[in-house]
Amino acid sequence: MLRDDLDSLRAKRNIYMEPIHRLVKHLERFVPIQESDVALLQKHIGSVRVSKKEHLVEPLQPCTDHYFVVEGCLRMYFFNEKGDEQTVQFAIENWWITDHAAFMQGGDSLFCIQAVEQSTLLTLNRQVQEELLQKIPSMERYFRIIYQRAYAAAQYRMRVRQDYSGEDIYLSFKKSYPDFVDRVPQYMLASYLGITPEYLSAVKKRHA
Amino acid sequence: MLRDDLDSLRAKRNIYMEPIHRLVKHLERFVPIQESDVALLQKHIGSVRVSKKEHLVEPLQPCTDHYFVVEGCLRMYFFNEKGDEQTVQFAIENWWITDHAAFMQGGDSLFCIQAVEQSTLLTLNRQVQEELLQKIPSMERYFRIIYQRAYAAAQYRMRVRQDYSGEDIYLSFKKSYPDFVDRVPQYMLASYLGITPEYLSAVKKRHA
DNA sequence: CGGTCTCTTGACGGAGTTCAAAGCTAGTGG
DNA sequence: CCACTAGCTTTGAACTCCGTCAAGAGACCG
Repeated sequence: MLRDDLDSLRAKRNIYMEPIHRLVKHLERFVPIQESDVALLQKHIGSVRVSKKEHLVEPLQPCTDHYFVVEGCLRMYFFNEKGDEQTVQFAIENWWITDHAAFMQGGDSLFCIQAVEQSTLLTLNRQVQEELLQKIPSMERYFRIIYQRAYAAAQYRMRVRQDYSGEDIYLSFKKSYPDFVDRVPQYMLASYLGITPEYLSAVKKRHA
Repeated sequence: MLRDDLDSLRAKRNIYMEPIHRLVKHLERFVPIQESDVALLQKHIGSVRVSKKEHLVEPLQPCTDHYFVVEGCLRMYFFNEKGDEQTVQFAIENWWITDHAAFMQGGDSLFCIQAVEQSTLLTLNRQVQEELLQKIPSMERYFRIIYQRAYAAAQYRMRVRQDYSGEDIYLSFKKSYPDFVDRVPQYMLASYLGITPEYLSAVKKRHA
């Protein structure tokens, strides 16, 4: 009760909760967190503000960080053989994003990670993540759950991609995330759905 | 040295290593495993032999188990709107497979899981997995790593799907897994690659 | 306002699907 | 161990969804 009041008071005064506490709140949805853990997180995790279109990762450079979106929206994309951008993932509030292959193995990234909107992020570099995993058993459990869910979502997305036409994929995406379709530029959404902006335009018109 | 000799002796005599030890060997590639842990695994994990085409999971039934392939090959698939089978994943030796969404949430599965070949499996049901995760910290770490890798692979696969034509997807898959393309029926592989068996046939002919 | 992104429109083309029928192959029972 | 059959693969012709290209209309930002 008191806690809720405090939160709403903060919200009304437009005083942001410290970014790190947004993460802690999210962690607590999955695992128990000790006070001492919070201190450790606070000590090691960096917070950063990026403006729209700013890049966090460029291709052929190492991708050493794992990003947690406190506020805003990021996307991961690459340039296909024809030179067009292809979005493979979006990340909004409370999502993690990184090029996992590069992050794990320390090699160069094949992707770009870019802010779609002005965003507030937490950055967790590989050594720090490894250290936290070792020191805090709850973190190991937390990331196990996060990756399991991410993988389940990827399985589901793969299924939708195989099952439906471009038109149906858009409609089903819109049904699942009605607000999000207007939050990002059309050409990004189109490449995420696996169709061209032109065709998405035609589909939208058909279902206006 | 002694250990290796013993292994090769077993192999020569065609005495299979106990399935559970195949798992332990795999676990040890990622995390340290105690003798006491092995006993716990042995006590809780079941082993089962399935024949070709046998189903482990049917759609609209709960999917309570996580399967580890000791020997053989499984696949996960579903029936699309037209009634055709669509393969979403294969699992060969040392791979885990399950419908993660159903496994996690306890709901009904949207997929079938079926043996492509006669196979030896370990089965880990949800309660047991949860118990092992709680009791053995190494298991929490192990599955975190496994899921992270699986997710990275899914990201990569998604990228390939967006970037390349059906023809190129087949060629790149064949390059990555030259033996596997002939290990499964063509129609399964075709649906996994996202093309029709007829078109795969044409592609293969073109590159004969 | 001007310039640069972004979105729309329409004509055309091609990669891949659909359908049907004819070859193969492998598994099964006699 | 052969013969039969069901299931798998190949072939080819017609068709369609969606990509490509180019040009114009909005929309956003300095």
